[in-house]
Amino acid sequence: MQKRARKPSAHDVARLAGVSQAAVSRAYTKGASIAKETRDNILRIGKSVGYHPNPHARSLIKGETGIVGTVIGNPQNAVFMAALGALSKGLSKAGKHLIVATAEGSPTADAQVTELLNYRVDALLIMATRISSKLSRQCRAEGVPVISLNRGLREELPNLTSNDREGARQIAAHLIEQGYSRFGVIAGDPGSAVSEERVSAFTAYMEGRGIGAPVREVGYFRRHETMQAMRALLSQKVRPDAIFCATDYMAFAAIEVARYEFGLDIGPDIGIAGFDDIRESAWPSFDLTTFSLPIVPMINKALEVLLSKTPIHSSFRIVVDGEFRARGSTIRRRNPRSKKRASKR
Amino acid sequence: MQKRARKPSAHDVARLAGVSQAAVSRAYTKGASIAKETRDNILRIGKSVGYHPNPHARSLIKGETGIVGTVIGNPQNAVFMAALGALSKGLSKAGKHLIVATAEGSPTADAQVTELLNYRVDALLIMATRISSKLSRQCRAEGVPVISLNRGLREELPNLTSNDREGARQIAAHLIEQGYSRFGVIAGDPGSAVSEERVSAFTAYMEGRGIGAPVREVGYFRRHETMQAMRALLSQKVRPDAIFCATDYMAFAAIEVARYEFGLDIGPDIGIAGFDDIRESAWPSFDLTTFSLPIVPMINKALEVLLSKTPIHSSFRIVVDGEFRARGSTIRRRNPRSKKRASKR
DNA sequence: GTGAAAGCGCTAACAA
DNA sequence: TTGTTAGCGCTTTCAC
Repeated sequence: MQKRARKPSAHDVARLAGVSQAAVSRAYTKGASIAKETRDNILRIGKSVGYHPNPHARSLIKGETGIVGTVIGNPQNAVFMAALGALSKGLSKAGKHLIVATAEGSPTADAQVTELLNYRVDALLIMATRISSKLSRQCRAEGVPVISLNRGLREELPNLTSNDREGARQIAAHLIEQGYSRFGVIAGDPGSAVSEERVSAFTAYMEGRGIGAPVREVGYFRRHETMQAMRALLSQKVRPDAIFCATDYMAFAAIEVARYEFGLDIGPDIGIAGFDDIRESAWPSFDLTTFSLPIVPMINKALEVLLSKTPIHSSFRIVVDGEFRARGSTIRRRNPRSKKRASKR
Repeated sequence: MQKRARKPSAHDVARLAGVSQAAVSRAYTKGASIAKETRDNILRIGKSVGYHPNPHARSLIKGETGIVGTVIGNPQNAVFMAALGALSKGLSKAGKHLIVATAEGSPTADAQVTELLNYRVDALLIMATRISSKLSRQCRAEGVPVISLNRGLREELPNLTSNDREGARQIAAHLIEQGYSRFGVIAGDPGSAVSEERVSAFTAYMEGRGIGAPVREVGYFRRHETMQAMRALLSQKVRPDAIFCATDYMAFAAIEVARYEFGLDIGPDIGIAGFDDIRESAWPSFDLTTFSLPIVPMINKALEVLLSKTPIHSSFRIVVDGEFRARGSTIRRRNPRSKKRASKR
């Protein structure tokens, strides 16, 4: 059985090319002081034997590994799959690599971040979860830039967010304008900054307009719990006629409960809005009014900052704007094209 | 502005502990020959200064990096998000790291695999895309185990598949049993092994039962194209009454075209089945009959093999069984609970 | 422009 | 059990 054939080293190439090993290093170092023909010759020979500099040896000297670590709280979250694509593409374009860790289940990403720090990543991106401020301080001490996505503007950590509060307000305004009058909200996890920003901005807007605070239920970002919450809302003596859900994924659950369990016509009978604008939201099954989370621009912005190697102060804040998307799930007049209900009842 | 504070090295710890640097190395090496109290003392001091062995230095010597690379063809594919979670969890449990690359757009993962090989990954897992057999040979020559997921049983590459052909047959049998009689299929990408296995097994089964080959359209795994394909199928003079789609994701598109554009009642009017059993398939909006792709067991099996460091022969084959899931989308009798259509027309 | 030599942080013989 | 020594494969002075 064939053992792993050692990859050729710079030494091997040097011998073949009749130069010193240092020359080989220079040949592969952009901007190094080396004669063009020496370099060309070395590169030619290197290529012929399949030589590539060992990045780990290089990282020992340079003190940087070319690896960016990311930890994703919930890999099932559709938003972060789009994020992952953008991340991996952006990094490979920059000649960097992406190490992915998931923190499903655990409340913080501390274990994963510690692990990545020990692995000497050059930078960290935290998505859909949080890290302790102690760990955040450690990162800064070690000179490893960290950015958290959407941790809320109040936290004392470098933060890249979308304008969720504004989005929630636009959704609220739209619902009022459509003539809905009795509002409910289904929050995500009460401990989640994302959920709280969205829900509190929605609530505040309603209160600011002299409308009482919407009835609040909690869905914990989970489907089952959201369905329970929706059932509770729809079973009240005075039933809400418009529901705002902290995420699109939750809104789908709400829509299905309303439609299939309560026989309601989404839009005319009850308005339902979400947040994120994931792929499925535009599908006719949901046709969901929502506010787009600009995840790809956010990732690109994050990469730009992380790769610039400028130290990131804890007061670092960037806001990327999403966009309001009005769709059928909050349109009051009956849609003439709808074939869902032939009779009025 | 604070520069990156150099992480403490084994040397630093050695000096503080009054031992040789090699002793520090031994203290952190499981099973090394070292006195318990020496080790304890070193570990205590190491911990106090935040020492962790540099894995890149270690990898230089050991010749292995502890990194497993994966390349995902289509990061939007819900199946592979579940896969990613399982992968990352399994690897971190084994003390390994996961580098993720995406090959969206390009037909093969060759560029990404080359990149990962240069990065000295210990093993490779290829999902939802393919690599050239030349590159596969190179991996074997370099002693890097590679497993491709679902590349079809015919290919001469190490391969871990689900029993898709059997699944397609079970779906076909079920449709016949339900009384459907005019069949259509919507294939994924004609160049995709996954799609071809599923579709050809379905077709073969129908032909074997004396029913003609189903009408075939192609949806390229994409929503828009699948909708077009479905429109074409439903616009035929003799309309099919049951459609098999290569994936659940495509089946959703088919369902929505049938329901919202043609006003059909899914199940009674037209049977629609998919393949994969992703999360959304169980939702009432789709309630899709399908065959589960056992992606998590597949990942675990793949990890088991990849981490065992046994050379993987090109004839390597493992099949993990999925399960048939009958749901409402292929149930002929009208569902009494359905509130979708009050009138018959 | 090029080679010799030192050293990045670690592990693995080899002595002691 | 421990320290000493020699590298792993590379980059980076420092001479020439």
